[in-house]
Amino acid sequence: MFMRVRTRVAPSPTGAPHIGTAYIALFNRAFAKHHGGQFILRIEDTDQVRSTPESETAIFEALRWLGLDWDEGPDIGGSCGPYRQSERTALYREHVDRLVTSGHAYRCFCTSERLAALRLTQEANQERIGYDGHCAGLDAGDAAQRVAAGEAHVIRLRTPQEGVCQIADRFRGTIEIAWETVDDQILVKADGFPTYHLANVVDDHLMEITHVIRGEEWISSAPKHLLLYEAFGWEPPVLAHLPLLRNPDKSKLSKRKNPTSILYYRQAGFLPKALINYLGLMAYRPEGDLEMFDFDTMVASFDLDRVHLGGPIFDIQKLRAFNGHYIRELEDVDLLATLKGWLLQDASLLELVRMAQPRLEQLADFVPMTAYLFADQIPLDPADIDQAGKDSGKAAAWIQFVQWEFARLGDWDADGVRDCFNRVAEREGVKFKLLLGVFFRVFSGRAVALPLFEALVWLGRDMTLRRLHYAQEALREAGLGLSGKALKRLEKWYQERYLREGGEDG
RNA sequence: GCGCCCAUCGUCUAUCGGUUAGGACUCCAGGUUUUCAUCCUGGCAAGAGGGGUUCGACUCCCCUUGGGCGUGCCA
Repeated sequence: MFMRVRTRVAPSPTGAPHIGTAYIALFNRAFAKHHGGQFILRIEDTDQVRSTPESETAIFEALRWLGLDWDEGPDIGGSCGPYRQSERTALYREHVDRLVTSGHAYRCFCTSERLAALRLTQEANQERIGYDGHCAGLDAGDAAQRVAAGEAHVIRLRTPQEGVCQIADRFRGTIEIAWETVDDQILVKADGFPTYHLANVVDDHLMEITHVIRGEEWISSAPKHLLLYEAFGWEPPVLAHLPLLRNPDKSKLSKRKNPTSILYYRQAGFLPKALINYLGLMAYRPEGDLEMFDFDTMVASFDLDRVHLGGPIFDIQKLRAFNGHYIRELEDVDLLATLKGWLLQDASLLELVRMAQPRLEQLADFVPMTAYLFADQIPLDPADIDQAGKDSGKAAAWIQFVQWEFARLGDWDADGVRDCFNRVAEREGVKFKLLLGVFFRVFSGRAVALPLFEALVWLGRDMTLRRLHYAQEALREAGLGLSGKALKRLEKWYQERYLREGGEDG
């Protein structure tokens, strides 16, 4: 019988939409489309603490911008909905109950303190880190009673003590992992929400996903997933683990070392076509060793056998070259339209006009006055930035604090931005004006510019964070930056001074 | 530490036992262009090391080395 191909991408809505999500989505969509199947978007918001609706919206926006549209998803529905895991909790509850009844899972009452202590001794004795099965042998009746009494607990997967799990990886063939190295994974957290492992398996089955193409970071938890399929009596999908995108230093792509937000790439003026083309070159080469291609071309000959397993380094330099190629390929009128759709649209220009108007003496002042807001990287004078902080080294530290503050700021608006600066000024005991002096230079390259908070709101969080990063880089290159040691110290300081005494600032 | 994955120019990759190991980005040189950019031409640059298997290994196997990921009530 012909099986309809269904793939999915399942990002969690925490933070900015990640370039790695686009990479995984691209391969899943290309594979599904090649086989005339469906590509599904599922939001994995089972982490109640970190998931935000803003982030979810940003994911929609980012993937749509790239043209990676989905056939079924939270915003457009579909026959296997809902597509947001937080709306499927009853489903998970129901399924995990079956597991507890059948003995494939058990309730665990261990406190996080006990778990922490356990880990400590395991580390000290150089033993394998993992749950010791303390609650695995609990009598089911007793456990039910404790639950009824309201005792906090989680539900764990009961993994085999011996034997070997064979994972059929589409790219690597059979991978063998000994069961003794697989932990009794938590399936349901104390808050009643499922963990990724449970929700993922239940959803992939219920949504009739046939091929799970995901990052290779998941290989080691594949045994747990396979065990779940078996426990439910379901046939597992085909598993295909793509190599991870890397930083230039070969580590897993991270925002500390690279811009990872898709929205950054949009604002920095990359074209979706270029980004898709470049991403399609990561770990992959289409038929005929083709280098420049669009999504449809990729789909036409898409073949998982052409995936290369070495972890590709995401090289912005090459992306830029590709982007330049696509810009040149545009008709002039189309480029103009693209430019207008980018940041030269009335709505965004109007905001700049409002900021500039009180400061304008000639119309000719407008473009020079606002130019720095359209750039990605602007020329910076690290010595000037450092001096603006009065004591050398202060500027770099303040920038770091502001980076952390911005990263955890909720709504990106002028008040929120101001509060961040206020907090830093207060905690560091520095005059607000002096502190801002540093940041005018960081963002505009000058001591005087448009009103800072409004300008940053206009710039957007991703670009703002990027600018902060550029400033740190410039300072470091000039020998005025933070050493690794200093950074560690600041981190501790930040945790103590900023995170622990929340709420006392207005 | 333990488990797993990976390994061709600096980077992305082609090669599916026999090639002068090819292309792209970067860099360098030359040409076109009032400058610059574009564009064109050329150049630098690679099979981690050691064992096997084979008439023959970048290609298959093993070991070593290197890198990565995992080891969360995160995904």
